[in-house]
Amino acid sequence: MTIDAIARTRRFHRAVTSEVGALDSSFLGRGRPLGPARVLHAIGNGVSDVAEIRAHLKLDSGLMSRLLRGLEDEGLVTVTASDSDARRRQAQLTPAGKTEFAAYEALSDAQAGAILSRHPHPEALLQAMDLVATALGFDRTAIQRVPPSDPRAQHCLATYYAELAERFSGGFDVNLSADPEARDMEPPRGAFLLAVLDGLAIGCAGLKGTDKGYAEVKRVWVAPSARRMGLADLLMQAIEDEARGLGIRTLRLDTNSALPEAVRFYRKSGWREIPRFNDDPYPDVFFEKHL
Amino acid sequence: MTIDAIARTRRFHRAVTSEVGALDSSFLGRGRPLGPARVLHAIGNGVSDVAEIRAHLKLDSGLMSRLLRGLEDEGLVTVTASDSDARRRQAQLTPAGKTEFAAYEALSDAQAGAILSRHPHPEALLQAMDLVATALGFDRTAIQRVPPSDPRAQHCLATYYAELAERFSGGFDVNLSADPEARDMEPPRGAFLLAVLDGLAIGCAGLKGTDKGYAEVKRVWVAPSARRMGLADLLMQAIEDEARGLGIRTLRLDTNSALPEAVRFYRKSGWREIPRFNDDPYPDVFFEKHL
DNA sequence: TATTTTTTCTGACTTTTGTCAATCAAATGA
DNA sequence: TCATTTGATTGACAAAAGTCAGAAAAAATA
Repeated sequence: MTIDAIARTRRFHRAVTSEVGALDSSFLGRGRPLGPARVLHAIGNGVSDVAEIRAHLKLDSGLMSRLLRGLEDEGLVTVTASDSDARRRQAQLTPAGKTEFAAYEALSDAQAGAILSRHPHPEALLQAMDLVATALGFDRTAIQRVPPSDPRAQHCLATYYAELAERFSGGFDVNLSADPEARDMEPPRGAFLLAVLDGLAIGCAGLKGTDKGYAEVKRVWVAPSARRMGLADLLMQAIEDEARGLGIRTLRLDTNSALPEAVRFYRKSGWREIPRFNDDPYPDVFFEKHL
Repeated sequence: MTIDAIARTRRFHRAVTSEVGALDSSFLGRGRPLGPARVLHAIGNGVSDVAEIRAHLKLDSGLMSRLLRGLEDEGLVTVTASDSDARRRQAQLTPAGKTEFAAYEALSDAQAGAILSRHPHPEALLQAMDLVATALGFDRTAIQRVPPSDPRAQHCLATYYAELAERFSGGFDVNLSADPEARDMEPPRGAFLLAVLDGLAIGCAGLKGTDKGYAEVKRVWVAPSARRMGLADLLMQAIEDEARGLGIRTLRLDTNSALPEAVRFYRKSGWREIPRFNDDPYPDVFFEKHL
């Protein structure tokens, strides 16, 4: 690693450290130390299991217990025994707790808004922040099966289509393409997979069942901030696992030579180029893979 | 500000917060609380004036005094009275302090290296980190006069030339251009200005004195991470101030239509297009401004 | 059923960080 | 020169955060 790269990384670190400190001080403004505020924040975000909060915030069990009781005394949370295991305890916000949580959320939102609004070109800043956030947390990426109607899936697809429209010289209209019926991408005929990192979908891939003796891989997309990280490999691996689970033995896909990185990716991932197998107007490169 | 933009910013914030926490924990591994470690770090970075450290770390004077004495007792720093004002005190590292400081530096470097090395495309990550760091700290940008031989100035110029070589269809060779003698860009004939943020030069501009009744503005460059922030305005304002200070009444500059954003910038900054005034092979657009 | 393990709670600490007022020495300004 | 201001130190606290061992209750296991 070059000296310059390290220095730039550390400069970045200094910059965000002072930003983090600024948010912490604004939290202090609500008259509560950071400890209880962090616990309240975790509960508000849906982490109700006390042991889970403890693991997440790396707190000693004694300290956790006291912080929780403090919040109970303030009337912000109630703690009840878990149904399945009466030793474990579940914390939830009272109405007053929800109000207080909302106030912290407003502070966070205000800070985020302030960062963005003092930048003359927020979209560039957002893209840079996405890239950094994805790089730092990439190991936590989870691949999950969702219905194609999931709003996050729809968001991925919309972004994907917009990108195709930009890269194809004649634009792209999804209605001219063979738009798969949603149920072809759901079990038992197929599947739709989402790569999710910290609540944000950073990639997707669809497996579309057909009656022609093969299934099609469709809508493979990776967010710009997550490219070159090997996410496409993860997604395709998961798609192949799904296909095997559904008893599918042959996969086909089509793509376009205007997307050379995609063509290159399939070539080196064990796909074999085959002749055109549909009359879709957009693709001009066709692949097949036997599982 | 859209909901989505706020959510992305907060996701970024969460990602870097855990990274910051990881570095703090690694600092704790040296058996010293964060307070003294931060003071040691500040002194090691050349902030020797105690009042300055105090302001920088936002510490109470009593706490600061105790932290310093703790470091003195450990034999890591010595504190002496300032020459100019015997009330103020200067802290410096002992040899043992330098060793300890180096250990902290190694931890920081290791963490920075780890972030970079687990990314398959570090340069993209670095550029994103630069953009974020510049956006967060832009207000702290300082414009300072340096000799053109300053290594930071040389670094800016090298990057500038590389960029020109990429954008000019026939490439760019600075030796074919009228390479100004260094002394033409130093007082009393001219000046060379650097925009510096957190130790990194993010832009430059040169004022080159001539004997022809005008001075030339040369080498106006803004780092990609700082573009669209209005830095060129700041630099040009500073250049004009320098020129006025040197008794210069007329400024000229040349640029190239392959740099449309530069041409646009000068047009809207009160520069008037004039006919070619030199035989430099690269420029094809010429401007003049009276102060 | 008896024993062990897990989860939380409590009491009794310590360490770290932050605050405030009093004091002292040096510098500043009238 | 003498009062005032400034920068650092000190004592006396207080709040916040972290640690640890024991106890109680529930669950898991033998």
